[in-house]
Amino acid sequence: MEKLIHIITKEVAKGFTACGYEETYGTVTVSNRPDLCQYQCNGSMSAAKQYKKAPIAIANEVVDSIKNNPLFDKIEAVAPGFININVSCSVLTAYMKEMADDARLGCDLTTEKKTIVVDYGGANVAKPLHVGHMRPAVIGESIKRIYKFMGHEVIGDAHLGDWGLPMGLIIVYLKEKEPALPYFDEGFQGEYPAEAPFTISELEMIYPEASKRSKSDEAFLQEAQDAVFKLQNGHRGYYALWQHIINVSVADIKRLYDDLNVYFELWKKESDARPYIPDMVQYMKDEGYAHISEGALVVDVKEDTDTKEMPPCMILKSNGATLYDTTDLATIVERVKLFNPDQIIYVVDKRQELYFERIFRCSRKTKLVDSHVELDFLGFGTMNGKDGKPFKTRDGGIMRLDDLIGNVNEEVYKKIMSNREMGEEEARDIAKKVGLAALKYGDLSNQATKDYVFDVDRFTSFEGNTGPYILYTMVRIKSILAKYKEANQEPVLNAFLDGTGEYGKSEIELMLSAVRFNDMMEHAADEMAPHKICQYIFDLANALNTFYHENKIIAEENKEKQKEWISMIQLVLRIFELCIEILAIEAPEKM
RNA sequence: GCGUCUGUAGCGAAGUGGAUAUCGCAGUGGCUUCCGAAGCCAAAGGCCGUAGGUUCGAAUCCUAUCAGACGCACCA
Repeated sequence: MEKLIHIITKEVAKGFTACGYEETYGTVTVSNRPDLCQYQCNGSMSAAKQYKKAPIAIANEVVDSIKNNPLFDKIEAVAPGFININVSCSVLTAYMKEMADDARLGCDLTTEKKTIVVDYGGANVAKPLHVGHMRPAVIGESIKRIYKFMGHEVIGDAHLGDWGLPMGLIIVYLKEKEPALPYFDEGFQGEYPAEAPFTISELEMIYPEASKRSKSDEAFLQEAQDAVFKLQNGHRGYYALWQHIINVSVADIKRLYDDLNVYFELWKKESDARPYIPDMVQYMKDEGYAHISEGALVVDVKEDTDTKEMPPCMILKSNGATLYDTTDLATIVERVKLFNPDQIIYVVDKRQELYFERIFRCSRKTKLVDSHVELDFLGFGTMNGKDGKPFKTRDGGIMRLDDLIGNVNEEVYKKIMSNREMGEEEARDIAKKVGLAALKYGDLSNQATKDYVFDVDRFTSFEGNTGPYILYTMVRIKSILAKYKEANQEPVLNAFLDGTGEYGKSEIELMLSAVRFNDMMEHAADEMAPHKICQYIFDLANALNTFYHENKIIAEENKEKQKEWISMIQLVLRIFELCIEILAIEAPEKM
């Protein structure tokens, strides 16, 4: 469905061409002075120079040539050269009717369907998810859903960290505690137990202890590194144990992501890319991309235009071992082989930007990816505590994600119980949805790249620009629709009028807000900016609430008008539902 | 040292070269016989870090500068 702003632009551009000016000057934007008009065109002022005419003269000419178009309720030239535009209500109601008839609410599918891999996991096996994992999960899930909605084939990959020293530390630690386990019996030939020798909570205890130990105990560290080497080279017992670590851990990680409404299509792990490494390294050597520098195998990624230092991409350490760069490059090889993506988006802490720049350059230079493949780094800011330093709990530890979610839900539960009469079970269920909305909206409404102060009080606030405010607005609409249906015993209709009647200010504002939906979605997708969706639904909620106060829908006596209002708020509700679905937030029936 | 990001009201944030810079929180003053007050309305609060430049026009583009955060090959 063509965007309303384009329809208006097209008509204004006709005016410009009719008067002998370039079409491009006809671009119309949403007004930044809503007190003066709904839409504006600033083209006359840009055109003034080229045509050596006063901007206001151009604006007047253009307005004169198109002012009889029924699209406009008002179109006028204003000093120094603005063209101010109000559209007719009949255009708005017709547009809303068309939106309401479309399952996608007027938002076209992309014409260039791409396959996109979104990498937004970053969880590590054997370590609990903590607050730092929230941002990539929440932002990534929403980016994924935006692209899916636009019609792309999108694959979200959890990309778990399941390799490296932590695994060695755990194995060695277990060996010391429970040496009798068959995994450590070098002569063991039988089947290893199907059951893991530890629970998730035990596993979570083991890693921090083992990690601490390795910092003071040289021999322990050495043994762990040795274990990694053995694991890498197919030690049967260690491999079986490692599988247990992954299985126990992944089950728990999945449960937590579920709580966040975050779902991955793909649960790939770093280790899955390892089989691709030998061939990749050989290829880079054979093709002459890689060379030895200071004992390590590297690929230069410097470019002449660089003004900053650009260290090479390291493929193999001087001791011949692989490192993060190697697995990330191999992961690209793997993704190309499995999915042949047109775009890979990394939702990662922004501190890794330079690192990924090097990885991207390296994979282009060595032709691991086709030149048409887009590699995007979507860096997000650090989550800080109130002191401005990376977030810590009161005792200096890192807050677990499930504790955080639990705290938020508890706060929300208390508020529900103090404001409403409700059974405990129902209140708990609602608190879960509202709490998640508070948490996610609080995160998503900020621009992703910025650092971010984590403040539970602000997140659980129900007032102003918050998730609960959005949900509250939706619940209000649902409540009216239910009342209407009850009183009229008929389904709620798509019954927009022809727009020739009287329309109040708040009513027009609501319509203007609603018809912006498809334009907004496209911008959010182009800019990978979920916060634009948040901003939009906040505006929409404000418009709805103002409208709500000025018009008594249920008490309205003009039945035709009432039907139109019901149609209107129903459409608005559908817009909300679509938007929060994309943000991966759920709305309760009441709250 | 080189580089990246961020400086917008007491606090948190939007802002695609256009008019009087936009929201929210906190604070101030109103609004419940009426569809959910988790709401609505109003007033107050600003040298958009600073200084130059480009432009008819700059929070936005360029240069310099200050402040904060972060990054710069064998960690992930």
